[in-house]
Parts: sequence; structure tokens; C-alpha cells
Amino acid sequence: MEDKYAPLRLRNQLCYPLYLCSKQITQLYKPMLSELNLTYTQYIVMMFFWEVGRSTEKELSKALLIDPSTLTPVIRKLVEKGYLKKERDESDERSNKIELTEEGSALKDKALGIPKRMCSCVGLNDEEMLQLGTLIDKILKNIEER
Amino acid sequence: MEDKYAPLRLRNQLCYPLYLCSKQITQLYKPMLSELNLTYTQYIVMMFFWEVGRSTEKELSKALLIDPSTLTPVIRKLVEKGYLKKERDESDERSNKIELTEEGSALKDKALGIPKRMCSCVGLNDEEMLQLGTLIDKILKNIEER
DNA sequence: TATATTTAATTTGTACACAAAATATTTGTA
DNA sequence: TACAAATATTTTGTGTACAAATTAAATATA
Repeated sequence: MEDKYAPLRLRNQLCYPLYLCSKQITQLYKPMLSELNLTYTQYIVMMFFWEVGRSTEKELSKALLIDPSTLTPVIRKLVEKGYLKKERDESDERSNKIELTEEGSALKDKALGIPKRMCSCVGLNDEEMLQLGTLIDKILKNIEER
Repeated sequence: MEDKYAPLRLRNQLCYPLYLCSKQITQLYKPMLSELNLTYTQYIVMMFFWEVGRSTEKELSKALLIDPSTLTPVIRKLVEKGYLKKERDESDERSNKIELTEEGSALKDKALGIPKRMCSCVGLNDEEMLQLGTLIDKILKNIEER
């Protein structure tokens, strides 16, 4: 006797575990990031600036796939914390130039240990990490191409 | 020449793709779920009730790992929409009995096509889905055991 | 060159998401 | 049986997250 509702069961779907996993990982970061006075989203934004140095909100939004209207208050917080500075672009007064402050730049060294600590919490070996990365990238690519 | 900052690069980490993937999938659900007048979180809650019929907020919170203070307004919305009903438990006046309404129950059939449509958007084959499920479960288990 | 269109950022509104505090009820204990 | 501790839920506060509307500036076009 088939159960036509089987596909609707939570344990038969991937979306929920995936969503849960992302939430739980964010929770794991909390104590580590509070040492740096950052939230998870703020940490993501800081990692972007540690890589590229300076940017506009538009570029940032495009790179991270975070909505501009989400970024505005995140950037404001990071400016208030003294990690970023923001000024009008003189050549195009619509956009802002955002860049690291001295303090924001220095934070990079304090963050250095976090990725490894996170990996050990997640508890996958190198091969599994690679496998997961491949699958996630595949999904992201498929979604992007729609 | 080694770059000691390499682990901090966004593309060298899994947490961000995972977070992105979860967000993008939620976005994919939006048009499908708006046909049912549900948000993603509301859909998760409805799936729980389609499986178990009735529950308390505490049980729901424990099963879905969503904070009770998040659930309170979600439940309220679903009651307002006429999909759930909520009443005091007479044997323990602290807790509520929450259950499907006729309408909420009927919604299950309308939702029946969603999992398959989602799978096709995500675009993984059966083996890849299985692999991903295994990896996610492993992470969730590792995090839980900490 | 005046005006329409586009663009970058912000604001407003709705909906999670969780921590911490508050409320109301029940259970454990002196 | 009073009173402390525990429990279920709700409220408050902060921080995402995105859609839609708004603002201000730049660009395109008649």
C-alpha cells in the first residue's frame, strides 16, 4: 500500500535538513564571533573586505548575493563598530566607497583561527568536505541557471 | 609562498555556500508556496502537522529545532489564515493544543506536487541527493553531540 | 539642452530567528 | 500546605532577509 503523501514527510526531503544545517552552523559560530564582536552576516561581509580591501555596496551585494536593503544596516553596524569606513564616491555621487579601517584590517588576524575551529565542529573529513562542496556548488549552479 | 590567510577566503569555506544554498532554495519555494498562501517557515510547520495531526508548541519546537519565541508568531499567523486552531490544554493550562483545521488539512493535497517540483529545480540525481542527505545528517549529528 | 530612463542606495513593511526577561501554571519540597 | 523550583508560552529587543517604494544622481534620448 503506497502512501501518496510520503514525499511531503519532512524526513523525505532535503530542503529542511539543509536549512537546519545552515541555522545550526550559524549558531556554532556565535561564541567564536562574539569574541570579535561580529554576527555571522557581519563576519561574511568582513571576509569579503579582507579579500578585496574596498568595494561599493552594489559590488558587495552582487558578490555575496545578499540584498542591498539587507546590506545597508549591516554596513552601518560595521561602520559604527569601527571596522569599516564609508564615503561618497566623488566620481559618482550615487555610490559609496566602503573600505576597511585600520582596526577592521587588524581583525583579520584575530579571525584566523576560526575556519579551522569551525571545521572541527562540523566533523567531516577532507573527502567528505570536498564531496559536500561539489554537491552544493552543483545546486547553486542549477538554481542560478534557471 | 604560502598565504596564511587562505583559510579565511570565502571560496575556501563551506559555511557560506551552505548558507547561500539554503537561502536560494527558500527563494525557489516562494512562488510555489504563495499559491498556498504560505511562507517557507509556515510550510515547514504545516508539514509537521500534516504528519502528526496535533501537537503542543513545545513538541513542535523540539521536533523542528525552531525556537519557541519564533514559533509563537508563526502559529498565530497560521491560525489567522484558518489552517490551524489552538486551544488551552485543560489538563495543563500552561500549554496549548494545536491542530489542523478542516482547511489546513485540505491544503495537504494542494501541497502534494511541491516536493517533486522542488527536486527538479535543485537538479541533483537520486544518488547525489542520497549523498547530500548523508553528509548533512552527519553534520547535524556531529553538531548535536557537542 | 530639457526630459525620460536607468542606476545606487535607502526606507518601509512583513517575516523570521534567537537571547533574555516576563508571565502563568504546575510540580517538588520543607 | 506554603513556598521554591521548574515548565510552557509569550513579550521585548536586536539582527537579518527580501519585496516594493522612494530618493538622488547619472546617463540616454528627443
